[in-house]
Amino acid sequence: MQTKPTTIKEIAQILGISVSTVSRALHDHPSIGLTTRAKVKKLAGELNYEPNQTAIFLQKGKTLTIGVILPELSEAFFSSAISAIEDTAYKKNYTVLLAQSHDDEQKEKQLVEKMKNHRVDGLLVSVGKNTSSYQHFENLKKYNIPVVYFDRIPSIPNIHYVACNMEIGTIEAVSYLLKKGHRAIGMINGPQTMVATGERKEGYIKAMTKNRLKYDPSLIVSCDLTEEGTKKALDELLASKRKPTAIVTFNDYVALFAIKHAVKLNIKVNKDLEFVSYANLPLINYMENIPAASVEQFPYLQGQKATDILMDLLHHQGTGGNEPSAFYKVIIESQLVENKKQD
Amino acid sequence: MQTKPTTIKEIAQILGISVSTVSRALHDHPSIGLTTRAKVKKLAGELNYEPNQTAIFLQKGKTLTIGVILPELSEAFFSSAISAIEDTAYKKNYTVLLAQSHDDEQKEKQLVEKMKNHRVDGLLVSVGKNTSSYQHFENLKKYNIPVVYFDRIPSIPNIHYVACNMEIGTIEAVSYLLKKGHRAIGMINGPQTMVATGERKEGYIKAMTKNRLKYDPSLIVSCDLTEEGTKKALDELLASKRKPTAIVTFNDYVALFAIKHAVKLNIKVNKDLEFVSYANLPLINYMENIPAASVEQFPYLQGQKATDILMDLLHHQGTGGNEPSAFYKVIIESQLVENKKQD
DNA sequence: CTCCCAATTGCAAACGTTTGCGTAACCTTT
DNA sequence: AAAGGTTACGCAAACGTTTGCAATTGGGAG
Repeated sequence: MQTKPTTIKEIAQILGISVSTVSRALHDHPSIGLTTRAKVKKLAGELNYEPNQTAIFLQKGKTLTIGVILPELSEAFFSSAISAIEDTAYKKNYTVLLAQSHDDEQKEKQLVEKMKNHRVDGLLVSVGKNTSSYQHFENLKKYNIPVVYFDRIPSIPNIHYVACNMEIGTIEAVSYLLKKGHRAIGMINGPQTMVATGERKEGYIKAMTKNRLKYDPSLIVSCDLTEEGTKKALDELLASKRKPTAIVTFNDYVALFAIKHAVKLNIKVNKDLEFVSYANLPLINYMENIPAASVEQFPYLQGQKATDILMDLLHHQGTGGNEPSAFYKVIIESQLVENKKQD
Repeated sequence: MQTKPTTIKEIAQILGISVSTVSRALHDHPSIGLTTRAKVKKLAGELNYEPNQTAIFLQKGKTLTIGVILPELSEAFFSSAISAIEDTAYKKNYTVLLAQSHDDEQKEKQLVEKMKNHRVDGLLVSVGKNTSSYQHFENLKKYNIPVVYFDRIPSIPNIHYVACNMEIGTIEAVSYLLKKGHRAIGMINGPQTMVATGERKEGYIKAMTKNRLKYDPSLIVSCDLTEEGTKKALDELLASKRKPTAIVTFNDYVALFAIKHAVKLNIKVNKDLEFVSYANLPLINYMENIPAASVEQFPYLQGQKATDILMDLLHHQGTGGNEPSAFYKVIIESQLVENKKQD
């Protein structure tokens, strides 16, 4: 006993009026008499009428749907971001079409096509780390589908984005350690290829020079973000002439690897060797030995802002000029957050 | 210079043929001559024609979209599951419409409405923990929208679901500890209201009786899953006459809280007091003191199975009888996984 | 040369809405 | 009482596609 959904047409027929009247009545169009309006609404309620969105989509050319493409759903950072995106979109009555690229450029391209075919009104993207060309995204401009990038943004001009600048956070992190009396501060940085690696290094150097301390290049080591690489990096740092008493790590994963290794080396974490990291993980709360502080990158906030921007774009487009006068470029300054003491 | 997407109609006009011919040509309909077929395809390629899905949706009454409603996107378990769902759906050319209920029954209801209006072909649901009525889901049957529940399933008959049975896993967990020589095994269980709490308790008791050991009720304590509650629970256990040498905890969060507390009490974790837990967290790898073993609940697998079932339902419906002859009831047995030694 | 069938193609309805425009009926004003 | 203005509603096109059926053509067979 499948119930076929009620249509506006059926209501019209039963009431002996035209579909247009029904449609207008349901939308409280002023040109419809109160009596008919009431009748229509009553019957619609009784028949449990629900407008068929797909028909409306077709008619209006809008789907009230935004697409989201990101590298990996199961990563904590992105799952936070997507949570924010969904929340924010929901408030504006938009729905989220979700897809993950698994950092595969080819799949990313296909997903863009799929999103386009689904006629999403706009797109939120965090690009895969292997993506080298952004043409597939740029193409969407022709179809008037706005794209807002977040977190992992392409290095091309004329795009909307929200991202987190690691430099300030790093300066804060280093300053925090300096204030605590550390002078030999090491850094386990990421691979040279990543933008964020550069930002962190810049921050480190700026913090040092600002405090009239000289920057010792041997205190910054790269690593490939794996556990093995982290171990090596830590060993390297501990073996340097100026053995660091504190270390800034590229992210929480690296920090935890390093801490794990340090514990094994019988180093008293956060006493003999203090750690500061970047907050990728929400689970720091559950652990015994954690970095003393973390640079927060606000995944939820990033997702939220990005969605807000997209909403803005969607509601103010078509107002005359094709080219938006300006591009949103929101930089969220990362911020040092002291982790809860575990006394 | 917005490019309006090419339509089938335009192609027809340019070629001086009818839209139906174009449509059929693009679908390789046998009744279209090869020459016209080739011409159409060529032009379609040049004009970069992409079918308008919303139109197709309307026409076919199918959207190739499945809705997913779950409590909290940012939770590790669910972000794993959604990752699986997206992967699986993608392979079948389906797209995922995502929404989170935040464990709010009211919002959950609204989301169901929204999904219905978006005309999703099917729905994947993990119900909110406060949800008491499942009528909003049941209503979908009338609209021929199949629902597959996973992980958090409602206790009503005639539904499709895939869930994880905690009993077996618990038996394994307790047996594992017994095999290691423990005799006084404590359990920090969840609140009485949850189904999973019962399953765990059952498992515990079965494991004990199977090994001809008597079950000491004072060794099972409930807790509200908060850090404070966990501390109390642990204190209670440690104060009991038969002080446990091993503890099974309700989930990883609880385990980590307990471990944190134990460390503070100068208890040598996994030596004086061994822990076994349920794997909600992927981050166990990064930590120093972790449960010796965890009962894996396979979020990815659950998501995958659930999606497979839904796909099956979608492709075999409308084949005659309305009522499916049977309901999918997939139980994934939880399984004890020994955590990597950290030597 | 006529008839029939197969191979192609076109017509038009349908999916469920929205909306510009036209048109009755009614009411007011002079 | 006629003109003008509201008020309330209907008609029909449009969104882009699919698809049952009709229509056209061609060729071969009788």
